[in-house]
Amino acid sequence: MTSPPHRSSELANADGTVRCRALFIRSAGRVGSVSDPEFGHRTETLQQPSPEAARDAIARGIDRGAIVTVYGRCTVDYDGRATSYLEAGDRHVMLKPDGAALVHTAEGQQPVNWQPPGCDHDVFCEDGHIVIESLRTSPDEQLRVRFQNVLQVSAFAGSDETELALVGTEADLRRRILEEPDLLETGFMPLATERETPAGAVDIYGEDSTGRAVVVELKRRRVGPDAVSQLRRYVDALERDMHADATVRGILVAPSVTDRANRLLSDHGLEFISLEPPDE
Amino acid sequence: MTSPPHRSSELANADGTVRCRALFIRSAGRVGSVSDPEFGHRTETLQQPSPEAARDAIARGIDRGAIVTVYGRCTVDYDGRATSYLEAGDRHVMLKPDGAALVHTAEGQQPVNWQPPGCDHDVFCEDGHIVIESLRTSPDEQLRVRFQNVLQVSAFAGSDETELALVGTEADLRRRILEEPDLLETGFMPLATERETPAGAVDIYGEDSTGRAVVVELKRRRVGPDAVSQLRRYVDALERDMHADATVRGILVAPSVTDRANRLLSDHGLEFISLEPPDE
DNA sequence: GCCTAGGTCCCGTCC
DNA sequence: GGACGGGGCCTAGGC
Repeated sequence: MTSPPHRSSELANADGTVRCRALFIRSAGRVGSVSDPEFGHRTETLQQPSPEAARDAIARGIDRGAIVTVYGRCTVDYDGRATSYLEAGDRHVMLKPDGAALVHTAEGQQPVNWQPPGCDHDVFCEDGHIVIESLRTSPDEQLRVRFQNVLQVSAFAGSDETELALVGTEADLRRRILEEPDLLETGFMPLATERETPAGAVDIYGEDSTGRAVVVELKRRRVGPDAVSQLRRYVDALERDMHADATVRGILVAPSVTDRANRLLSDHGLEFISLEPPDE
Repeated sequence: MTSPPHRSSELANADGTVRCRALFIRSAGRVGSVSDPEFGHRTETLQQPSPEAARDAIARGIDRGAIVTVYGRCTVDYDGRATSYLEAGDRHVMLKPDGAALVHTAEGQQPVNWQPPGCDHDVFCEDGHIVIESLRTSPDEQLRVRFQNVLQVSAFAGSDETELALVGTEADLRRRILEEPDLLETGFMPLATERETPAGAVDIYGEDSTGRAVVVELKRRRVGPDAVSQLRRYVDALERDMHADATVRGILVAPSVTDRANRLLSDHGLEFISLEPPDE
């Protein structure tokens, strides 16, 4: 990857930490830095920085593996799987050390623009304005944020070793049925999970009390037509794999179904059992 | 909604702006505030604030309709459609004025925890620690972030009047076909978009050069088995609605299909045409 | 409010 | 790398 010489990420790569800090102190904007006896500088923040000071702070934060945030008035260009443009407005940009980029407006849970993890972040000055570029390949995608004003730049270093403990997923529902198969129906015997068929992997494969093959499709929440079609594909594939006279039961397990899904179930001779994932 | 008297959102509601600013100046942490001749205070930032100062700054930011961000070491509890817990780690929390909440770690495009727009944010001190709660009803969901350390609090006020201009969506692909139906096949005549069937709305409904009914399902990207099943549901529903001898053609339009999807298409007598949304 | 389907979906998993 | 399906999916559009 080649960059013009004015791009600060190269400068920052060449700079040692000491000189970076010197640059930081010399910055024109009001600055703040929070140190910690154990971890050193954890956060660095500039307010109303000059473009050059902002560029250096952003590049330094990226190089240090920090979460970098930039708030200010900017335009956003995206080109990749689709193409988008966003006129100037005040937005919050976050660059993560794993290569993800997020552009948030004041509205919505979702970012208005983004880049998934794996991108290379680059920051430089162009015509006196800060430009942040996040690039990736396969697919080729480019996100470019051009700031008219940078009101604040922050870099947050920290540690986070833990993982989310989540309960109430489809896997929990499966566990519940495997531990107590009679919840599904008396005499049901699970034989395999994720059993492969030509149509894909079946959530639970088993037999009912009469020995008939049963395909179980699990959903953690109320389902619509798509889940019924999914179950149908598995049942069709398994019946095609067995002798001509064999029939396979298909059971959808979910808290509830929509009307249309219920009709589809009847049309295709599939069954429904109401079950939810456990609370804890 | 009732809150214990120590919750600062009530205090902040009762406080006038002047007294808020006084609190802000008196805060123990290093502070920064960027003003603008036109908009007044646009950003306010505290570093290493005391719990009380952080609480007041967060509550003030929420009340002002700002984007509020908090960085520090925290645990996260979620309870609603599922249940989750996250042990202590350094994370970036964003509260939006529309009621959305986001908890971001250093990894991933997705927040580790969140709350959709429409929530009520609340902040208070408990045992000397900052707690942020975002609540909503229907469904009942609660997000609780408890900070061990708050390294920085920021509030960003701004304006953003513009909307994203996005090209390359399914709607663009539809437009392309409606403008030049021969792209699909010579003589194809679109008659309706979003035509309702008992199975749902069909992307494009039309007739081929021989007068046969055609259902077109559009996808902006490479598709798998689900899109084929979707098309199949529409074709089935339309055939059921027509006289017994009528047959309906189903055409999937997408850049490409997977092998399994291709097999499904053949099995069900459906067709595929390779087309992409326009670049611009 | 529910239903239905799109999304630059993201994300993990398994091939 | 592609494929397939889950997700606390979110979000928009209808009804």
